Amino acid sequence: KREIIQKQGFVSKNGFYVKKGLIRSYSVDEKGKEHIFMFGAEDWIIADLESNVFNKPTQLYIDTVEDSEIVIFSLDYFNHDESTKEKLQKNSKLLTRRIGSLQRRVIQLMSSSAKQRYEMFLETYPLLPNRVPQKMIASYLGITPEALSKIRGQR
Amino acid sequence: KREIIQKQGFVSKNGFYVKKGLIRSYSVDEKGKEHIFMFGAEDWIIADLESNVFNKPTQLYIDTVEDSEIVIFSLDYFNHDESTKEKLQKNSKLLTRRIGSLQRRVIQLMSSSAKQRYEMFLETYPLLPNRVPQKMIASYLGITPEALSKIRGQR
DNA sequence: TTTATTTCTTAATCTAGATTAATAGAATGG
DNA sequence: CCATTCTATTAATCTAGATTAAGAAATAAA
Repeated sequence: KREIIQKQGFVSKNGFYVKKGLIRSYSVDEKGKEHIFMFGAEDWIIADLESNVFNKPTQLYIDTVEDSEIVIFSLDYFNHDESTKEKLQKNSKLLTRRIGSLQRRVIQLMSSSAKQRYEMFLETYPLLPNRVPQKMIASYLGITPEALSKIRGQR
Repeated sequence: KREIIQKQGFVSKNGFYVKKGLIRSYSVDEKGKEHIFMFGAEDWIIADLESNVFNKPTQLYIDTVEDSEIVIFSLDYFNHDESTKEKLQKNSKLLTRRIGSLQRRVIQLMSSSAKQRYEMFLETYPLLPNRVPQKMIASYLGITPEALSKIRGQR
């Protein structure tokens, strides 16, 4: 728990498969504030693919939220030619799904109030609130813990 | 100009390659407000990949901002086995780059002020402001045209 | 257990950006 | 060309959510 496994500013060479537990990726802005980009629970993969593929320094920290078992694997895999056609195809589907969820997130951030976003979050990830402190949910939603507390009070 | 080529609510089967001109994809919320998800200028592809791959109704409208030449192509292409390994690999890179830009957009929306986002927009797309009406830039940034006008006045 | 640290809540105040409205300029169409 | 519709600006007012602060509850540590 609370172990940092990737740091902002470095080129990310690894992906993280969550075997057990819960991790998160987040950025830290110039004021030192954390903004959670995504959570990864069991059977999820978290990785900064762009950083890897295009050799850019990553914007994201990754750390564990609970005690977790994480499989760290090299991302070079998909770029090299050992990969089979089926694997590439499967990978494309995964990437596409991720694009979809990011697309929804962007549209949500632009068009919905904090309250609406919180309700959608509960629908989409009904189990996470039991495992994640409120302030992290607030951070994921892009609001302060105080604002989330107020929203929760209104129900 | 102003021709709608994809409508919210349908399953999207096509991608749109912009040969000449400028198009945009956007969602319309329950209040009838438009939120621009992305612009596509020359040599870009716009498509709702998730809608296609997973047969979900798309959230996005797509229309032309300028008179444009658009090549409409079927997205089934990548899902079928005719595709070669190189093409799949190339496609994966494209998808990865798109994930990267969406990731930056999400983090930006969560952690930056409207003014900062406007400045980053100018840096990232220095040519677009000449071709796109202000209110569309505002819509892309997630603010009102009035707010953008005020920001621009401050410089 | 007691003490310290972190998390959550409540309330008062403040502010970025929304809303409303009015005006003027630019583009479009007949 | 004039008339209409669209676009941009400015200003007044309003509001969602930020900030600040202080206390309560929960967790962790000793």
